[in-house]
Amino acid sequence: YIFSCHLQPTFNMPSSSSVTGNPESYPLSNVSITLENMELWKCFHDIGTEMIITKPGRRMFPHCKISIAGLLPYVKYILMVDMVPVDSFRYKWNKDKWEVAGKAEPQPPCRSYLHPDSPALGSHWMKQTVSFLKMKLTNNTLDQNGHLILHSMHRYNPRFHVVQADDLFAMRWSVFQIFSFPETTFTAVTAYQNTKITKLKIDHNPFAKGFRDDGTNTKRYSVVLRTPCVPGPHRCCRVSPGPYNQSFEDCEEEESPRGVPKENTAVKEERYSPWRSQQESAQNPSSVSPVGSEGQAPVFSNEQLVPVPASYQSYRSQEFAKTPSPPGLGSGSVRSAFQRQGSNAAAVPEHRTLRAPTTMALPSASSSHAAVAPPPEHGASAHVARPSARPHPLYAPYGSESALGQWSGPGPSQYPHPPAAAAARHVAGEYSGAHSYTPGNMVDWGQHPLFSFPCW
DNA sequence: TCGGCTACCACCTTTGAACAGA
DNA sequence: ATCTGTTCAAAGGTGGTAGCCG
Repeated sequence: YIFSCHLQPTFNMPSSSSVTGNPESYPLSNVSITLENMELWKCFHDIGTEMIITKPGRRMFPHCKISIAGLLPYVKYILMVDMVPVDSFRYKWNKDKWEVAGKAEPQPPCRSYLHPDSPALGSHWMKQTVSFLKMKLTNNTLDQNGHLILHSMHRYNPRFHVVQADDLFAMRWSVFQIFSFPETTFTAVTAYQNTKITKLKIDHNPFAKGFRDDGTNTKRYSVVLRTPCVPGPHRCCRVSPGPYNQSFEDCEEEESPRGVPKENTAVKEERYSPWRSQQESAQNPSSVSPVGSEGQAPVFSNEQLVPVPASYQSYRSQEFAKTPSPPGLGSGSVRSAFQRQGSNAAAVPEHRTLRAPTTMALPSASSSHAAVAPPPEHGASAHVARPSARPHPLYAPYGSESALGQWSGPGPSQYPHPPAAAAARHVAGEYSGAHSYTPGNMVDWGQHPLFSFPCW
């Protein structure tokens, strides 16, 4: 589950050294990220991961834990996570599957979770796994705690940002890369919809031990118990009381029954995926999907696909099509193993020279829940279509768009459209003049700060 | 009427301070 | 005086559920 980036300095931007004068500026190259608890994520992904969001903020489970390799030991990096809408739909849970319930709501204020260790040397990040355990999700658009704001009943995918920068300020013009894993896609909910997800959470989350059916819990558990786990070859669904680690091991053990290749198992599992029906619907002209009739073929067989999220699909399609399979992994595993969003990471031949302002106040970053405005490239998807056409995301100011528009592309791209049209729109408009950056223009910087720091 | 959201609950883990012993 | 290990209470993370709200 490792995907390595082999990159040139990524953006049409000045190198760090050219801006800061820091001699220790190197391109991010050969950086690889591993999702540590991939198997657990897969367990959830196969069913359709849901993440509870609450007003005070709720942690993710499974939580994002990665290990990084390929960093330069004595260069400082910043690690961030943000959440990208997977598509432009709102969903509802209908009996036993997710259905499209309409268009997505306008995106809430966009934030990124800054790892509390940031900035730190590459050696620090590489010496152990990097956990985003304390990252919290909320549905409170007025949240003052720096949590990531999401909409309930919408689907998101976490993205990991590796930024070479000595500090938050330098991050603005630093080289960085973005990684994401399809397995970490989830639906934000205020209450669990799929009882199978509830059961998985209870089985694997140590904080939910009290709800386990191991004879020790005194709580009502009838609803979950009445819903047997996915039958047949589905892995990782049996109750395995005990510590989280133990459960996780059990999970892995069950993943590949003796004599059954993992790949085959995965293929079978898909049958039970709640998103499977959506995928099939997407190919069916009578689909419930708003864009189902547009005939977008499913791109991947063992991933849970939403009903033809046009831009996202095309993005994934291209990404995986170009991604060589890591050795030793079956094709199915490979595809779902890793995903780097090429938009940011794609090579751009050269850096533009640019002089940075020497004085620019930054808010204090004392909070461990530091929330910063993410690179304005959310909306995900389409950016990948033509990565090389994009400027450095950090350099693309929000332009005249409202703050709430930071996650999405310009107006029309907010909602689904045929892939070709989507791609064309993004290529033609999203990163064109509307977002152009004016080097050295302090007024622009003031008007389009990289860090909105809504909560600091 | 219904689906989504919130507050509250009991149960559990985690964390860190206080303490004892080496 | 310092370090290490243990204990314990507080803090905080869970899902369940009833009731509210649009």
